[in-house]
Amino acid sequence: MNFIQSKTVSNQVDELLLERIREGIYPSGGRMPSESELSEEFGVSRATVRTALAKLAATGLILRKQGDGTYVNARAHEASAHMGNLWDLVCLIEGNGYKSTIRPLSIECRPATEKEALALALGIGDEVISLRRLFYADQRAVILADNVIPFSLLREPIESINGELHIRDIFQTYFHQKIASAITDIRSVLISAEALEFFGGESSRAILQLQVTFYGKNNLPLAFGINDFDDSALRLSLVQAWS
Amino acid sequence: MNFIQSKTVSNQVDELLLERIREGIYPSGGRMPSESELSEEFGVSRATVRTALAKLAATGLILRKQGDGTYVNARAHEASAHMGNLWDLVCLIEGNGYKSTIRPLSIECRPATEKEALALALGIGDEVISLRRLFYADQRAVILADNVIPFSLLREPIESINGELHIRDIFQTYFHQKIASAITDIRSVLISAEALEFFGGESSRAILQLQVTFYGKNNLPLAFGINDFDDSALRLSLVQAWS
DNA sequence: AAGTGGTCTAGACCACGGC
DNA sequence: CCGTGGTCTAGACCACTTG
Repeated sequence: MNFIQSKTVSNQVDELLLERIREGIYPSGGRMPSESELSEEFGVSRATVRTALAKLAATGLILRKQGDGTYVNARAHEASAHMGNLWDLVCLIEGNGYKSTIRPLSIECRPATEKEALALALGIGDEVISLRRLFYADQRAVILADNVIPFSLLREPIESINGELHIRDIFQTYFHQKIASAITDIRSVLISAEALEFFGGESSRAILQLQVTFYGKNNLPLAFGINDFDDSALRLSLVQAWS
Repeated sequence: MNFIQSKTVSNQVDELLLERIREGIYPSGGRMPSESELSEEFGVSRATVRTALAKLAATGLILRKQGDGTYVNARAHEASAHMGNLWDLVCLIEGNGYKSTIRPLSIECRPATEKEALALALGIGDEVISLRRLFYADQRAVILADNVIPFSLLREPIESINGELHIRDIFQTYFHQKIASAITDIRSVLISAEALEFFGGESSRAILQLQVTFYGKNNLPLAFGINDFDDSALRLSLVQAWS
């Protein structure tokens, strides 16, 4: 559930349209009202309607055809992730239709490895906070996440960190930082012994590994994460639509 | 090289800004002129400048900060794929800084497998065109692509198909269809014997597999592709930026 | 020809950040 | 406080698709 109240007019229009699509008032594959009709119905300018429609089109939920109309994309529900949500593990799990829960495995302070130091622009041996967590889809373990953050950024006592929080909230609450951008590398690896313990299944199989680097507003690296992703349990799929 | 002449004003502004960023006139990490300044310089409305900037922001090339300014993202070059380019193998290769070439392996007509029939909404045994191709990054084979298209969609003689073309152009030229949307599934698999022959390297390793389904404007499936992607040779990485 | 989305303008006010 | 980007309006014309 998302309890965030959207304040902008276009966001409200956006959510209303989304609701109508989900409820089937605008049926899947069918044509939606024109921009003029919507702007008249909602009492906003056509430009405002357009920004709302642009958001929906960007996620692939609707298809827009010049000279024809706007259609509800019947295929959109088939995708688990929208563009740019790759870093957001909670979204990935919920996009597959599961309920996500996070189990913290360990939160500790240790020297950075060479790879971590490189990604975080630290010296080798500088202290980092390692946050190891396991993500569940319903009751099944699907992602083993290891996020590493420079200790120097910490603004609250390390003992106070709640490992069940969303990474975005962890940064805001304990580091007083906002994530400005992220780069995700997708790789294929053989399952590690540790991941196998959690995920179960065949002992010599390939799984996905999402290597995410988060950057703050000054373009400084905030965190580096290695996330083992059991793609036999969870689909990683993306939609893309053209105008 | 891209020789497409952009006709819209915002596209021209967009390209001009892109050029200035690449040439270092707007230095990496530095602040760009404000929207008002740009709109005055180019003699266009601020709204037009904004749509151009929005395009750049969507690719993560620039970062926009309310109350502060617009900055050139120093990290953008680190990503190989921009949002939604996952289906475009040529872009992926060139995003890694290589020159891409396509070698057709075979173009043939055969009955659909069960999996293909399901993806393409065909009956089992319906005829499909199988287009097998090998993508090179510089001189190294990196992607083994197998695209399957319903034979009934073909509008030109099968012998005339040029397997070296971009998939978008193949659809336009021989099938008279435009791709409206695509869904890409990313999976991790053990390398197949055939892919190993082309890619070389360790015999028992994991590689990425991109399963792409293309849809036309009527939301009907146009093609289904299985692309084996050697992620030891080519990075698959995505940027995401927030406002 | 009529209607659609795509682009563009010239204004306006608001929310936020830095000074 | 001022300048920034974020949002919004009420028009206008164009390009495209369909009947």
